[in-house]
Amino acid sequence: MDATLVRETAGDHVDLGELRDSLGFLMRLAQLQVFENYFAALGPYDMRPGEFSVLVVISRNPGIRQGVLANRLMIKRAHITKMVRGLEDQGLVARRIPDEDRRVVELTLTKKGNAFVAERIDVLTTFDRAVPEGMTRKERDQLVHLLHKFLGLTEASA
Amino acid sequence: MDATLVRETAGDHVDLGELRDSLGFLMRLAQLQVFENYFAALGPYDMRPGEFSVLVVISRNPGIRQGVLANRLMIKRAHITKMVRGLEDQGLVARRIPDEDRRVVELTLTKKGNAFVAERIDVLTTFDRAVPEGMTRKERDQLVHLLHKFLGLTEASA
DNA sequence: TATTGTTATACTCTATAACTATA
DNA sequence: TATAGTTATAGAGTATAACAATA
Repeated sequence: MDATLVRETAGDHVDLGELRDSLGFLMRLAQLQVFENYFAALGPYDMRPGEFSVLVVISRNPGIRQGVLANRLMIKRAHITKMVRGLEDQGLVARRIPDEDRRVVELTLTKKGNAFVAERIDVLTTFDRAVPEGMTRKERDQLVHLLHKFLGLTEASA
Repeated sequence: MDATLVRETAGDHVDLGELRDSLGFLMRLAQLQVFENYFAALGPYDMRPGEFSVLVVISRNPGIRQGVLANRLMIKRAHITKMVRGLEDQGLVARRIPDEDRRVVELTLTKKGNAFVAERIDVLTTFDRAVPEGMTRKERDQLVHLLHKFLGLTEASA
């Protein structure tokens, strides 16, 4: 228990005060934490979280409208346009303007896009199912459950 | 149940697939949600979440070293420098370089900084204690508890 | 040599508003 | 008139690396 050890454990007690009970503050920290882990584990796979989530949702909802996608992912319209254009440039996503309503854009994955997601989805789910250090599996599942409630997501079908 | 209503409820069912169980994804959405609420409620009070959290932690830990503060808030050193300089320019924070170790910077709130925090802390805690729509108070507290665990925060004294 | 903070640079993300085309 | 998407612009946030001062 020498000075070096004390320093390395970064054992400086910091009183967070009112922030300890702030959902917003805690979620911000938690997200930074989980993203740090994410990049450490998945960085080499060339999947940025935002873009990859777009690809996953399109793969699960072929033909989804760009605006619906943006709403669900809480991405602004101006931003989703740039993301989708970028993914289109990479040959991962196809845009289609239907005759019924020529204002909207319907999105699907290309063959290449499907392959891209298929190659990486297992790595992601393995990462996501890992139980965070210091938590039990039950607590981890409970956390997911409460986040669903917080977000107003209906529970999964069985 | 006409077309207008359906559209307004944005009831487009989107299958989130593997993302439903992704802590990272859920936390990202949750944080966007809570920040949206935050700005809606506290925007007029001139408190950006990042800067205000810095002020609160300094107020609770007078003389805290800049690096310790950055670690606890998961802010990069280069970034905390800019933030603290900005807060100093606003007259809210004072920097002090102690003789014992002239590499470090110790932070305190100025009189103005203390007043700034004191004027706003009640609005923040009121906001933070609100129970999110669709959740019970117990669930909200449980969520906070699980986030503490996830972040490795020791439980509050009593 | 290692640590703390600073500076400079660039890149990502996001916000806003004006614009188009379609309905 | 309202909606979906686009474009342009600016700003905030963040990452990186090189640097100076101090230990």
